[in-house]
Amino acid sequence: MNFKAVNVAQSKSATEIVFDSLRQAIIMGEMEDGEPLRQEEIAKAFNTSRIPVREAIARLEQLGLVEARRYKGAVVAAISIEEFDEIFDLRAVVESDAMRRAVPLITKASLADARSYHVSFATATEPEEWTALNRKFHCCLYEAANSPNYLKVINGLLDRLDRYLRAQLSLTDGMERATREHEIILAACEAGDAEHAAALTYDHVQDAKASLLNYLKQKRETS
Amino acid sequence: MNFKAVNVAQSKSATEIVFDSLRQAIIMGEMEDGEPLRQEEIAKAFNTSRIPVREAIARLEQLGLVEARRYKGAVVAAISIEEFDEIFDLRAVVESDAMRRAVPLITKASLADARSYHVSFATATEPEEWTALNRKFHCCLYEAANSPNYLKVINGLLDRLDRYLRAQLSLTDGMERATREHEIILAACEAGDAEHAAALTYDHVQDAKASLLNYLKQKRETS
DNA sequence: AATTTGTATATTGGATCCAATATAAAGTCT
DNA sequence: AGACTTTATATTGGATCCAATATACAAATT
Repeated sequence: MNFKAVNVAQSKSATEIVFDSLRQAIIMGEMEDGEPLRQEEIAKAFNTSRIPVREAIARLEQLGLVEARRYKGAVVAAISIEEFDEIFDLRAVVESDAMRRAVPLITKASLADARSYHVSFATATEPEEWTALNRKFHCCLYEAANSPNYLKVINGLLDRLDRYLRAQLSLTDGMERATREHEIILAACEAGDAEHAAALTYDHVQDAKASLLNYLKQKRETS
Repeated sequence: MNFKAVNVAQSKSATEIVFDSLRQAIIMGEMEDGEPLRQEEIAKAFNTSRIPVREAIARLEQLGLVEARRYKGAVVAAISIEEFDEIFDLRAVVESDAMRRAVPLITKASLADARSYHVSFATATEPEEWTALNRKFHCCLYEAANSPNYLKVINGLLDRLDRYLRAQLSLTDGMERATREHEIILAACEAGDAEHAAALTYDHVQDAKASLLNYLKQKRETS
């Protein structure tokens, strides 16, 4: 025998495929806030029936990425200004503690990975790449903490914020400031200073919040 | 016209009913860890088809209450010792910050409600009531923070821990210690001392963790 | 014309059916 | 007997169909 084995059991179900695609589309901002998710339309696009689509939408609703009302269908969930404030605060608390847990356990290899993502992020020119690289940078550090539940919460919050974060990074000094802050966070990690890294992470998230809220308020006034 | 209007739109779908019931059953420990959720069986019990059951299970999976594998079905998700440790830490961080946010906004009415739950908790004799009253006590305080996302995360974590917390409270000094700690948390809230209330909440969760982990490890050794 | 009423269409919720896979039970061979 | 096939059964995944509801639009009434 001479072939590359593939584990068929891990081939994805229709539900999974639809779920992943829809999640990605929402995260990437390819769907507008409030845009409806028509089951029939989606089913056709994926060449399946509505059943897997419905299951995927049910999952997305649990994650807070869509809102569904009976017999009215699901729409992409928008986030209010007040909620932005709250979600960023939540991120700041959870991510800083994740960092606190991670630093003592972090390996040279992870630090190298983080630095690589950091460089990629700093030099990336396409907004589509920014948030993905940003997330990779942060999460690759958090992962050292071996705390899947922390990560799940963090990723859930990032999923909901992702498309707005992309807008925030697009601001005049968005990428520049983020890169600068990443640099000092990474330095604290390399120095093994968990408390400092945690504090910097907290500030980093709060900085992003202030920047985004400022932008949104300005935008709301002008329009 | 002289009748009491009922909003028909908020009548629950089969999916919702099944979801709520299954969630409750898992939380209350009426289903064993690892026990399979047979779609046909559940559908019959609720006198519906398997479709709503499947959607309900998909939702439960997103919440981490069940684990599903393709063609093998879903089972009640167990939690490892390491995960207990992590989830309690996460609770401690999020709940203490929720308390920090809540104290400055808390009303006399909420404090009265909390004290009422506190008394009910302290005098409750049925283990089935303990965790529900405990949750009501804490969350009624957190609710003052007007932070639905904090609450959703907290409730999600409590959902997964609930049945184990019931075991922990059943320990010789479980209820007694919890009641004592609730008393001083409430006192800090009444005094308007947010930082103290937050610190006490953090310790309260860590206490529960230590107590439960100690119990589980002992149990594991003896069996 | 504005409001209401009735009708047609679109969309979602749920039931039933078939296909794909897993599990258990016989059967077969050494 | 024990290991390996083969077969039967149970269970899940997905497709198709029907029912319930919402939405859009035409007709009617004032």
